Amino acid sequence: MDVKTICLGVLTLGDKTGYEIKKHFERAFSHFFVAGFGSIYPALSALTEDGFVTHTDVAQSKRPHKKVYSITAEGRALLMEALLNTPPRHKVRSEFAVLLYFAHLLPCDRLAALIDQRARDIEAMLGNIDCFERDDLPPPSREMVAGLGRAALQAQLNYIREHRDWLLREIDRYQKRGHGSLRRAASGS
Amino acid sequence: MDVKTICLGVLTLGDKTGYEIKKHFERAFSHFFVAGFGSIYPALSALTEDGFVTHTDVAQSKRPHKKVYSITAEGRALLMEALLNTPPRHKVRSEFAVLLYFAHLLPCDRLAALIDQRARDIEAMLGNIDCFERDDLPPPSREMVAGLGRAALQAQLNYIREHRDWLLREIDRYQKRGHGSLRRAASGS
DNA sequence: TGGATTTATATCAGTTTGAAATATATTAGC
DNA sequence: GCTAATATATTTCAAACTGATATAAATCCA
Repeated sequence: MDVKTICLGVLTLGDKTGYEIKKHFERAFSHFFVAGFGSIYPALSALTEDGFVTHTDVAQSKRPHKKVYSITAEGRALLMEALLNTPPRHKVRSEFAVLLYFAHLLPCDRLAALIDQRARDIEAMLGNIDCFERDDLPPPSREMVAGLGRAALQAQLNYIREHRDWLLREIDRYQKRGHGSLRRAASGS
Repeated sequence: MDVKTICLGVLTLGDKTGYEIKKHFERAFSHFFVAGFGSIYPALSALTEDGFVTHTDVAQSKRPHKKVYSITAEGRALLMEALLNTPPRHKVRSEFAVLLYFAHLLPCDRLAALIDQRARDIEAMLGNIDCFERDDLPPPSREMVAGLGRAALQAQLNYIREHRDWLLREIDRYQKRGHGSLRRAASGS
């Protein structure tokens, strides 16, 4: 599934500009799917070219001009086909986890800073998940996606809080036993 | 952080072929970072070209030839720089969550199949997380990464199990009230 | 007044994806 | 003993995505 499909999906909820689609992404499922302008705008251009969406240019007096996109019948058909055939994949790319994995190579204060930063990021996401003022659809699926996100994030936050000090202590001990850390790295092989 | 950095990190744990690096990824943190051959092999080529790793060609009698990579002192320095400067980001791209978000457009049996598939996938990952037979490093960081993964996955699995039937019932009701579903989509606007 | 944020779109080099192609060896089941 | 599947091992590449930068005006806040 690419960004095109998701743009089509969001447009079934009402006509929107590329900017509004991005905002919708952020509000509704930034914790599950990220897409930037760099993928949304080209996706909308391609969809327009193939007749899956149309747009009207709106020149606003007191704002930059904008293009309001609508999904077409062909677009709906394409969306349905994608929704019926996309396998339910789920991919994580966590540079935080990688840093944690190599924690024994890091100074303890850096490690602590990383963990605390990650905790703050999770807290921020938890605070942002779908306080949704129903646009026009209030389907239960929204609640499920929000709940699933909350569950995953809360579990990570709890785990981090419960193991932070333990990890720092253990890493410190590990490094003092002579393993890893910058010392060894700086000394060549 | 790119795949190059992570290859360097894995090579601090011992010399490895590209294939072995991929295996290590899968065992140690497939739930947190995915990288395919298509990114690992080019990364190793680029690292070789810049002197951050070296490799010896090993022609095996009963196997395809292989290249065993080692990290150099310059590579270690580059890794340290990256570990010290990479922000602890964490990104999810869940096509499952997107499908769930548009659940009201799907037939109920498709929705049930998606949920059940996702539950099986999570179970499989939980079964695979780092049953690590310590290569040579047994640092506590490994345990932390594994535990964090387990916590996140288990929370999602529980949530899915607890809400599966509720969602299917609610979506069915929602569609019968005349909203969404294929009917509406097929009828044009 | 003036800096930060919001609305709005475009662009693009660099990176990653994901699948296919290539080859051989081993294991498992029949 | 045969055959299919799996494991070892690398390469390639078009299509997609990332993340940063550029542009420009309006509004919010101090």
